[in-house]
Amino acid sequence: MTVIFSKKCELAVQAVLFLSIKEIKQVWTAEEISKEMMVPKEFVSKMLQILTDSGIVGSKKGKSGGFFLAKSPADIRLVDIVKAIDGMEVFETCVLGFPGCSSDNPCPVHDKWGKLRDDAFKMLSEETLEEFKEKTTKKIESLKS
Amino acid sequence: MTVIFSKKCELAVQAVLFLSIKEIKQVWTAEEISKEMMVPKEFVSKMLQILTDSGIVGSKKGKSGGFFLAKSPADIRLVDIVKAIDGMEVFETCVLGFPGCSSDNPCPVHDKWGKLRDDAFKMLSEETLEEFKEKTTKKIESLKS
DNA sequence: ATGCTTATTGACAATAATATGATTTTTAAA
DNA sequence: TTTAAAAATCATATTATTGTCAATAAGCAT
Repeated sequence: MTVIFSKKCELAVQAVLFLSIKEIKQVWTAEEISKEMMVPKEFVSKMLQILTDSGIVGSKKGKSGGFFLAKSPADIRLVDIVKAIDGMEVFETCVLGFPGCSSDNPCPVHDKWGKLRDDAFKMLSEETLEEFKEKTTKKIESLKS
Repeated sequence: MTVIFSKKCELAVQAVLFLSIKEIKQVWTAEEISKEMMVPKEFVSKMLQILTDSGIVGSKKGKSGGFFLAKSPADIRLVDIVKAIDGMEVFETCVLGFPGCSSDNPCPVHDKWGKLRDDAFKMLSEETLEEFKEKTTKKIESLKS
């Protein structure tokens, strides 16, 4: 089961976090990223291509090409990645799956879930990747062992 | 994309909420429930069978048979249904998909997500279906129009 | 007892999500 | 200018989820 975000989104977040702790504009190939994140190369490049289209990541074709962050980590928030890969649906749909859930016609947990959803949105949009750098470095370091 | 819970779980919750606002021990066939919830009959009976195994719902075969709540609504919490259908994984896994996420080896949002996850768990376990009755009735009424 | 109605069970089809592979295009370096 | 490396694109395979069907077993009413 997916935990809120799709596997695609999870991988995209991981790959961007990887890029965020490297020198800006330095390029990394899909293969290098795939090795460090331990996911298939093709999956990495597919996700990074989507993020390239949405301007978060940049790419350079040909020899000595690769992917790099198109913006400073201080200008990227996790929610940008979620938006690009999964869209905002997760923040809009009824958690119990009822049709037409709204404050006029709420499901039994509508109000409480609304608050949680807002908190989740905040979590993903308040901090930038810059502020995550230290934690990100530690986490990605730990993947190697 | 699944919004936290699987479709199976969503439907199971809806079906149990349906039963919770009816007279206790009164039986409803899978077909009746499926019509009111606007989902396929077979899907309803499959989910209710799982819930029968876990003791939340009771069933009666044969003519004038059907499904009914096996306990009082005051003894059922949404989390019981989630547990029976999807399991508790959603409350245990890293939201960003990192392996081995823990307080010793946290992902960048581990602490914040942990709090949110606890709140979600509380939301599903603090109140019983008894306390939802009024809201449930309104919501299910609204599905007919 | 008989037949109808219902849950139960297991198989299976359809769809969506995930993962992989092959080909093409672009680019830089030799 | 040739070659190799890399993204980009298109196609395919695999897996998981969701939804449907058919056969069976059980129980009620007549």
